[in-house]
Amino acid sequence: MTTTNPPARVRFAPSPTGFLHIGGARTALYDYLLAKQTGGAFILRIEDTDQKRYQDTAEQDIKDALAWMGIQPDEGPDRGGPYAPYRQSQRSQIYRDIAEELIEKDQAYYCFCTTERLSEVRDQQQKNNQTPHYDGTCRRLDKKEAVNRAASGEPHVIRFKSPRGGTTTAVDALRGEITVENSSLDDIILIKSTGLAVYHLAAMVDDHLMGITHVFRGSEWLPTFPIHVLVYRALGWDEPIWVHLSVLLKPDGKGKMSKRDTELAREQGYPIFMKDMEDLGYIPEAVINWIALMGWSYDDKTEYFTLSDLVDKFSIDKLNPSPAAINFSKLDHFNGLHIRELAVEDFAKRIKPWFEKAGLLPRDEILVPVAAALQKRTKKLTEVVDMGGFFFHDEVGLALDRIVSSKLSAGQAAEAAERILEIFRGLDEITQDKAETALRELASQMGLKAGQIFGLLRESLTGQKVSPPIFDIIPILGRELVLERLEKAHKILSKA
RNA sequence: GCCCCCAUCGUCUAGGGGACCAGGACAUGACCCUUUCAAGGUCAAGACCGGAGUUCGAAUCUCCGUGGGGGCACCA
Repeated sequence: MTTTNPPARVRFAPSPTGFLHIGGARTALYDYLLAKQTGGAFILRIEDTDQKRYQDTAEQDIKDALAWMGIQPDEGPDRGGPYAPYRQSQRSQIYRDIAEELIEKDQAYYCFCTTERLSEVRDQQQKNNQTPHYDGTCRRLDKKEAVNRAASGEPHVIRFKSPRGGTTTAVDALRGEITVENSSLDDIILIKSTGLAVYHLAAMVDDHLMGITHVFRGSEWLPTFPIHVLVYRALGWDEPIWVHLSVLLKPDGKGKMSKRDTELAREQGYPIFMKDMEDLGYIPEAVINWIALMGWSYDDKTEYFTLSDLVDKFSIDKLNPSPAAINFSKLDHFNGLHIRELAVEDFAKRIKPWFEKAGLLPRDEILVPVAAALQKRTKKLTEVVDMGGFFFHDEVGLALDRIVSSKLSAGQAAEAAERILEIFRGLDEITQDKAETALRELASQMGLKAGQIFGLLRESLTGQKVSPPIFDIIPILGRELVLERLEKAHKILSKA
């Protein structure tokens, strides 16, 4: 760690409305990286102020996804922490109090307008080609009277009193100053009629109270950014460093991922949700590497990063403000890259469940050698069964049409099988050293190419057209099994 | 309609006035290696959205256009 920056307190604050997706995971990752790099804290806060969109499985899904990535929060609903609770639904009173404080300071006001009236106003404005906004009716109410009406139980919301004239300038770490006309700012709702706060208040309050130093969030917050800054200033608080991340676009770069795109990707074997990553054969090391590079880069060459590399090298000023299209083939590439970096034993451990899921019994004695044979040629864990299932099958299915071709008749194949058998039987140990020369000789004697002999052998032992190298396979299978499978192949070929 | 953001190969990006007839990666094609498939290696093709300025000099700065994206809820 080369940084001299003070410890950062960075929060990941998802709304539990669905599964954690790539975009959210990226934000969480950046949060984590900055926190760890500075020796600070990575905080999980659940923003569940919207009871309508709330899904009770979402919070767990988010935690599971973070755990899978290996980025556990230092503070959060499960672990607690000095600023608990970390679930906004448990902090309603705090928001309410601060909203009241804003009213006292004349920075907010009660609003008694009904939703019906509001939507009428909006429709009218839209019809007149005006930007929809609150018309300010209740802003003009006498304050004492409004306080009384609210106290007497009349349904109301609390709105922020946006400045009328002038401009507001907010500073984003990636984009610099963003200045807007205050006249374009709406009097947004802070507290709903249910008494619950909305994001615009709750997030600001929590970020301040929890001592958050850096806010990473999606660029969809840019339009309301000035208002958030205004809320901070109205309360007299110091602002955090704001970082608005670029959006992730769908692979063709045309628009952000929609539900339809998500389904489409999934059909093609590509994940949008973190929960699908594992099932589709991706390993967290690769996913993290891939995600980190969408919107961030280190230099003009380095692309391979482990989590701890990233903790070391991450920096805000290398973040890219422009939108990035998701590139799934690059995920595949990184997955292969990280798989190859795994220790064989580790890789073995990770592929075992895949064989089990396929109904096979991966024998532990040969699991590591099998893993070694497979590791170099697998990109996704899903491929492992197709490629190496034959190691654990009782029998191997032989496809005659794959062995017998225009260049190799059934008779030749049968003969070749028999002669390979002879060669192997004469060997107490079938190694590349001892067998390869003999097999090549056999090929030339029969007027065949070496590839044809090896192909036949491969089919006989694996039942597959492609497999790891023959001489990698043989010692793993063992002499006995090799002879057995060859004999069977020979029998079938003789009958054909 | 209004507001905001963004703009380098198909995609992710390096680049922050001369080091750039623009570098890397994925994908693509060819070749090498080779018992298959990979992996690995070599090579190829491929981009500064347009126009004005500023400057001796612009991918880099400014403005205008265009394109793309996002937002305009008692959702986050």
